[in-house]
Amino acid sequence: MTIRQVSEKYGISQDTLRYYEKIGMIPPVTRTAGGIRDYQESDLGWVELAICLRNAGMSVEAMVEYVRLNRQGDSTMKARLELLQNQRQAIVERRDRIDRALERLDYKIRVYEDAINSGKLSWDQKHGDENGGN
Amino acid sequence: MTIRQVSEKYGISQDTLRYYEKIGMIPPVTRTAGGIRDYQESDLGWVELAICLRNAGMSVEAMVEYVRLNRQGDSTMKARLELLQNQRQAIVERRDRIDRALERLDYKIRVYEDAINSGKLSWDQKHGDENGGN
DNA sequence: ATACTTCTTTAAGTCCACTCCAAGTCAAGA
DNA sequence: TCTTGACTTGGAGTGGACTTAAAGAAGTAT
Repeated sequence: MTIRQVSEKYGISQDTLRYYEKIGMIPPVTRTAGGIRDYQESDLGWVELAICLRNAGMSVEAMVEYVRLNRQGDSTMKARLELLQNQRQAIVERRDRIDRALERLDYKIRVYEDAINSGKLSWDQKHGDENGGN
Repeated sequence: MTIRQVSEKYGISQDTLRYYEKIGMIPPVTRTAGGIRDYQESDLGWVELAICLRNAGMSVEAMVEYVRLNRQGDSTMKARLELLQNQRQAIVERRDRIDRALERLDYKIRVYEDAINSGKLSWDQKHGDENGGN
């Protein structure tokens, strides 16, 4: 698979794919005799993993470290497990913060809907901010 | 409440608090006669809102727009509701991506744990811990 | 063979969200 | 009065993650 096809498949630019490889966020991609990238299934797996974890907010740095450990073989397995567990925790915390923001947002949205539906907005003046009245 | 106290209360730097105000992410903060910031409850409400929504990944730009609309009064209520609804959707999508990444991460973590527990490759770090499992 | 497209590389540029700095003001204490 | 320390401002600097540019080699179509 060419870089163009991979780019289209995952909706990520060719530049970004090359960049991910350059910085070691994915291992070196298989090349043709002429030196052109020819992504194999295993290469695609790494690309997918990178996109998935970046989407969740995992840092490039952590991905690079994971790939580095991975290429050093079985002896780094425990370190890799720990890395993944740490990242997992960070991601769960991020999701919790999102959930709290959603609660707040939903409350505000309800207040706005009520205000608009009930025709009038005597609401603006009096409500303090402690319940999200902004 | 001084900027220092607010900074400590929310774990956010004084610079960031001033920055948020400067770019309009929160409305102008109440000042003393001498021009020093003296955060009132309503100011704190805005700060909290800003932190909460930034935590969820909402852009500074969207917050600025919301604050701008808010200061224009009741006539912008519908626009504000729409803004919040759009942001809500974006945040829900972000959470969904996080959930997908978590699934993937959990799977990988299980695989590592199994590999390590089954004693397959623990030359490096010794585990006394062998269950015959799988 | 010629023209066109797609690929390669390194390096510089961009965008966002802060973060830090320099220079100055203000209020209280020795 | 002088010093200390917290505050003010505008503007420059930083870090992360891309993104674009420049220059050239290789594959494809006519």
